[in-house]
Amino acid sequence: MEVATLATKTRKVSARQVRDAEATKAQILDAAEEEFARFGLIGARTEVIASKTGVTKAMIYYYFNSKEELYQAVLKRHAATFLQAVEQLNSQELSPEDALKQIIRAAIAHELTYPNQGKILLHEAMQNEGKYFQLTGWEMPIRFGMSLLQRGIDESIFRPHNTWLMMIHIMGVITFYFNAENNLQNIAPDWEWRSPDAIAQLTESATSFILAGLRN
Amino acid sequence: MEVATLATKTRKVSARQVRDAEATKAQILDAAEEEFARFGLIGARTEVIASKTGVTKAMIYYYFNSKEELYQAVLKRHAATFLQAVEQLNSQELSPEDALKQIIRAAIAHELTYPNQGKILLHEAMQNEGKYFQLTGWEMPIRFGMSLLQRGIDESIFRPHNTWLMMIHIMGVITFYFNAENNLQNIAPDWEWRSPDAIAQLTESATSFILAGLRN
DNA sequence: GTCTATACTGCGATAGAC
DNA sequence: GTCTATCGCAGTATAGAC
Repeated sequence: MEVATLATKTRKVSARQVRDAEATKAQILDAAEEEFARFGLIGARTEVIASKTGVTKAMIYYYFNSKEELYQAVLKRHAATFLQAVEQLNSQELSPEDALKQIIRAAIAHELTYPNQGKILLHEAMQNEGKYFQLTGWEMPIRFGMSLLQRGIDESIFRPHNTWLMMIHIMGVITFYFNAENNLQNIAPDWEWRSPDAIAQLTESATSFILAGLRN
Repeated sequence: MEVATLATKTRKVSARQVRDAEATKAQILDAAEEEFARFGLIGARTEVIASKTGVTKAMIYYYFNSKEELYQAVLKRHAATFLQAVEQLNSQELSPEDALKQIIRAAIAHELTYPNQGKILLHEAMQNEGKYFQLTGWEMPIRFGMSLLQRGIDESIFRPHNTWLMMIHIMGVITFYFNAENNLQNIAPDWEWRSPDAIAQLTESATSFILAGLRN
């Protein structure tokens, strides 16, 4: 079939949207990410994902075979991005303190760029028992953070501590703000959670709190 | 009807379990708490709640009218307990540092006694947009914590900071350990999350981290 | 590659017997 | 107060036309 004929045919079928396959796949993943972030694997509805996307439910099954495989694809999606950001810092030979500051900044930036990933991860823990956690690519950055803490202890910059628990504390400080937002806005209705000013204050507050908690 | 006759009848109807109404209600609430903690309002299944309870689905509607009202009842259930624990501390005229130490201990104890409440709260934030947050009774303890931080600042025991953000940091430190457990056990399979030893280490680690992060 | 139509199951909620 | 039976809709997934 000639190209011209195909293009004509594409236009003719008005009700049927013919599109780039990769674009459709990405759209489904975008919508799925939002839906899984809110409801988790079990609570999410394929119908809602489809209607947000603009294509039909059948497309989800055409590209991803099942709701569960779609979920896995979403978990894998940005697996490498945060690790890359962290690894770039590693190559800069920063002091443990400065490296940690940069990691906190990068983690908050990551939450803002991918506001769904953290919530999906929590749903994965709470409702899916962490079954697919490994797909998310978070193990390496966490290990990296622990080794950074250890280096700080060895250099007597950080006081001695259990790096495993400390890493959990630090992750809690950074993520709770974003995950509990909808509850806490009931208490502080005027706080603008995502405004640049609020984020700047959060970054400053979290950084000074964490570093003060670590220093020798 | 005489008591004896009633008792006999109770035993005779073998397939039909005749029980104390309050006990049945409490059983439903127990099962519902677990189910909502795992799946949230939308993901939870009344069928599962019923089968865990040992009574039938119809009982849920008899006592609670709807899934949503059952959910609200669960949210309200232990609303006052943590506040009471905190208020007891208030009456002891402790220093801000000691009071905070005791609150951290109380919060961790609360997580262990009611392991579902924290997760329900997070689901409430993430999937229900905090619609029923007020029912949980957490506003007062949070406000109390903030005033304690302010007192510490005024007495120059704590360094100056935004008490709202600091309170969020502290809650993050305490809750993340429990909420992310199922993900993190993939990284540290040998860590025994709920063992007395692990909880003791968590308490010590969180306390020293938080206080070091606050001190002037 | 995308759509419509539909099979089939799960689930919230109710009616009515005991 | 508890059960059985069932209604009606919502949800996952598939078949088949285009």
